[in-house]
Amino acid sequence: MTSDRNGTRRRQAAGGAVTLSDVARAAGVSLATASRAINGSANRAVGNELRQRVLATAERLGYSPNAHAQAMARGQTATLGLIVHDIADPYFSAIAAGVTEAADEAELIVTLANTHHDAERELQYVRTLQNQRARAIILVGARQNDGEANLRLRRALDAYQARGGTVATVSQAILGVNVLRVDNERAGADLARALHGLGYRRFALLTGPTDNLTADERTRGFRRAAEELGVPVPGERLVASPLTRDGGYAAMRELLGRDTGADLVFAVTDVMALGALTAARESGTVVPDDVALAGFDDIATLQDVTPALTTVRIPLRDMGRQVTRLALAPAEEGPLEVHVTGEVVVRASTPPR
Amino acid sequence: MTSDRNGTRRRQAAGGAVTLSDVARAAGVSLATASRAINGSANRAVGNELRQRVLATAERLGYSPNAHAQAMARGQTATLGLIVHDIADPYFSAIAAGVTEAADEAELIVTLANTHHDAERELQYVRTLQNQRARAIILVGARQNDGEANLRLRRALDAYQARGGTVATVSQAILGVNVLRVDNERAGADLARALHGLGYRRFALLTGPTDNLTADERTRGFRRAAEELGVPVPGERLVASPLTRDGGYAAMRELLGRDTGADLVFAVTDVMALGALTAARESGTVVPDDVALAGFDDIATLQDVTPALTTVRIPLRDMGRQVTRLALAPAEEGPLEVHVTGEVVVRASTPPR
DNA sequence: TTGTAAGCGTTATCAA
DNA sequence: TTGATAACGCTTACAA
Repeated sequence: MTSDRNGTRRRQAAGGAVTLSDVARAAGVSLATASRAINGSANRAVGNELRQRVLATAERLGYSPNAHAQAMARGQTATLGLIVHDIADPYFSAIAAGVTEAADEAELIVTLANTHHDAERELQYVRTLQNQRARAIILVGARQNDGEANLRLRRALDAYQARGGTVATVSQAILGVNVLRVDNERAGADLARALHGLGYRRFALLTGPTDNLTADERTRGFRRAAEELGVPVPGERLVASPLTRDGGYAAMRELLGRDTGADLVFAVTDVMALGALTAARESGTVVPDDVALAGFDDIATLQDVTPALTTVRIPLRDMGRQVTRLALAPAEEGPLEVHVTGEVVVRASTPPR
Repeated sequence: MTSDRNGTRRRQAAGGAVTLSDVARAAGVSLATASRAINGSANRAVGNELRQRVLATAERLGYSPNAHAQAMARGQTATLGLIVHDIADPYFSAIAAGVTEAADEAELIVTLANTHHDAERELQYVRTLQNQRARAIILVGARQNDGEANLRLRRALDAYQARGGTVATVSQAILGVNVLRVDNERAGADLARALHGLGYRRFALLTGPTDNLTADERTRGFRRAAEELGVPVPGERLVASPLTRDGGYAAMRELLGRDTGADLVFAVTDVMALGALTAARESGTVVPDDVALAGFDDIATLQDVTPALTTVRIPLRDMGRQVTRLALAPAEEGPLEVHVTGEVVVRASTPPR
């Protein structure tokens, strides 16, 4: 009788959900006791008999705790926001798999958002996650070199963090945010040296978009090393394109059309390398006989491609787990930075020459 | 002064979020007015001057509406639950991409869960989504032929729907739930006929797990047609395995070891077919010269594999969009059922013979 | 161990 | 057009 004074019209919640009050009343206990029995939170109390009765009643009535009400009352949620560019891309889906695994272990629910490289959407998602009071946000994917957009994102993330949320990214360091940093530049250089060691001299690069920082780092590392080795990459052997399979395909066609005499093509992502491989095949260019090919990431699909592709392996799934750990780490004074180093894996697409 | 009577100790919400009350107070208007100004819901009111003032104040204070409070007050959420077996699998990630696209358009946020084929987890996720009061739940992935587990899931979904949620699945019909149904059996039969037409006679099947209904349908359709064509598939040419790349790999090795003289191998999913392809290659068996190979799904990665794989195409991404539409469809008296028909795509892995 | 009641931040109803 | 104020369903001091 207490909670529903003078039979006021209660907005008949669509579907008429059973509330904790209903359970308490039916079990003949107070709301507080019911809450404790069902939750048994920090300070466990509730005598065994009552607890059993409450639990049985809840079960019988089909009680389902309202997570929103709990979130309000507790002042915190069990939600983790995951923002990627495109979940259909094997690079992102592998990382996402790691994130969901780790989130599962931490009993967190994952909210997934795809930006499709749209900075505006990304910002929008951050705001939405902020509104959800998500406990942490994980941003996967290269920052674009767009000062204005980055600044706005940065501000949104700052606001989010000021409210007690934590943020972690897989990408370049955004000031003030935990980051899992792939050492793209160094790995790119390592790759160039390894290939040089195999006898390659006339490198070509499918660089991805010019304003993409990850692509840029890989490109830069590779070119720098090439230069140091005395085999600089001339401009005509650089082709930009979207960071997708089709982008790689188109870029490779372009490159082959230029007839630059390259003996090796480095595509800055495996997904692009796959497109490039097909482009080569379709144009009658044999990999690796006519031209060698290397990628970056070591995505799962590489396993079943011929020739097997040389690449730089980064542990995608595990990175998902690591970045989740980073996102859930207790707030330090400064942002955390964890490094991941890529490992060159030489396969059949780049035989000694 | 109203909301905070006699300076009671307010649980200093971690991070001290700005509430609508704060905005209202700072703007010198009532809570109700502030709410209306910021939301402009159904009955828009609020004079222009006040609205501007409120909006400006909200902006200035960095107000972020609490989605949980809104959910409580409104009695509904903007969440869509998506349950898949494994987001890293290109089949699921392609569908997930379609779902997130459609969800975006409907202004819904997507909560992602991976079951890894564990019925218990699946059930758990349904309950969690129920607790979140998710507006709809999408289940992607074959049901296993486990009566007990299915019954429990069914009950959980019934309870969810009784509370006003809607459910849609990509799989076999679970009684009482909207379903996007792939005509696996027919497509399997179509494939068998097409291959027979190309001259193949000694079929072998990598069937996937025996208790997986989707795999079973594809297998059954294929075998039935083969039988009708007078070329039944003997038991020794059937190999079961998990529905994964590694499962396909292992199954193919097993099959090759048996030396059954098969002229064509049908793997019930492309992912398995990819593993099988590599297994063949490693054992020195040339596809398609020594044995032909076909899969099912037409996942994106197939584009860049050699030889190009014959398969049954189903529009994965679009299926994601369709099942979302189904999940958001207004409740009918009976559950909806939409059919998707697969299309046989013959490629280089099964040349005429 | 159990109960009472004050929040949590909105929306929506009813008056003004 | 605006303002009070009662829900929404739960957790958690504080009392008993």
